[in-house]
Amino acid sequence: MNQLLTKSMTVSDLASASRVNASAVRFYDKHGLIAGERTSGNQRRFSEEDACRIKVIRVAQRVGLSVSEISELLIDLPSKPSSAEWAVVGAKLRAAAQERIDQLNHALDDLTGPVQLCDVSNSVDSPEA
Amino acid sequence: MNQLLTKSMTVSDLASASRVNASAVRFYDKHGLIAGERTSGNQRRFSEEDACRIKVIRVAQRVGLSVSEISELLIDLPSKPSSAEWAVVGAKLRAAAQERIDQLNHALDDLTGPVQLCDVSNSVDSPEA
DNA sequence: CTAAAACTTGAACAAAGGTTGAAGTCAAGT
DNA sequence: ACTTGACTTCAACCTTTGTTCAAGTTTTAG
Repeated sequence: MNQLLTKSMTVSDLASASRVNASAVRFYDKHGLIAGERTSGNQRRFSEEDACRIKVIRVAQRVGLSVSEISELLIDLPSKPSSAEWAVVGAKLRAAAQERIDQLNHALDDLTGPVQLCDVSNSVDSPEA
Repeated sequence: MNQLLTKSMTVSDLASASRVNASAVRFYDKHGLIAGERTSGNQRRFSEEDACRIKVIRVAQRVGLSVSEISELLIDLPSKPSSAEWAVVGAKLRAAAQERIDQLNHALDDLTGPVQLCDVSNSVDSPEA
């Protein structure tokens, strides 16, 4: 069996591999964003899949998604996802990012566009009458 | 004198004009993001300029800037800014937005690009030996 | 002038996304 | 088997960006 696919990493293994704090790993686990298993002694164990999920989580956060939105993004992702299944997640993230970008550009256009919404200076009534 | 340029709006005037809560206006004032004056009785008074500042603040927040970053964005803006001075702020905001967008696209490319960083499935060692 | 409405400050609370610490349990080396 | 380091949960705390509330002051309309 592929060692990378077995749930053999501890919380701190995954944390250092993903360069996040162990407490963040527990936080993501508590919110169901990663797919850890438990040993008979109740300790968490993770695989590379969970490292990938954390990569997705970090990007999704930069896109501006909340934990519950990321949860919805990942809810359809099964254990041991195929390439195609990861690609679906990637596409959804790209779409979400593009939506944010479009909103942002729209807001910027409102601010600095043809109408000059923020220009209030010396033009509304005649200067010094 | 142009009525729009005098500091004659109260906190709630500005709040309703900007469609934010009065507490948000006080918050922005406390952090120096808007340029209110005080009456002899210590009450705040604002002009249209402050409504413009609040527009900038809201867009900047969507770009992802924190209050202290927005503070730096606005620190060079004088009282009664000219068109050109507003345009500088607009340009800085656009640049900040573009930077975020570029970072985001870079992160997305890392995630879903040619290398398929999140594809770990069935390909690292031979399937079932 | 007075009463009501709106203003002032400060402190407490909220939600998100964690971090830190305490007390106790598990796992790994010898 | 025992020790030590890493793990567990839970609760308290942190930062950001506000909101809400209480007690007291200012403004404004009559």
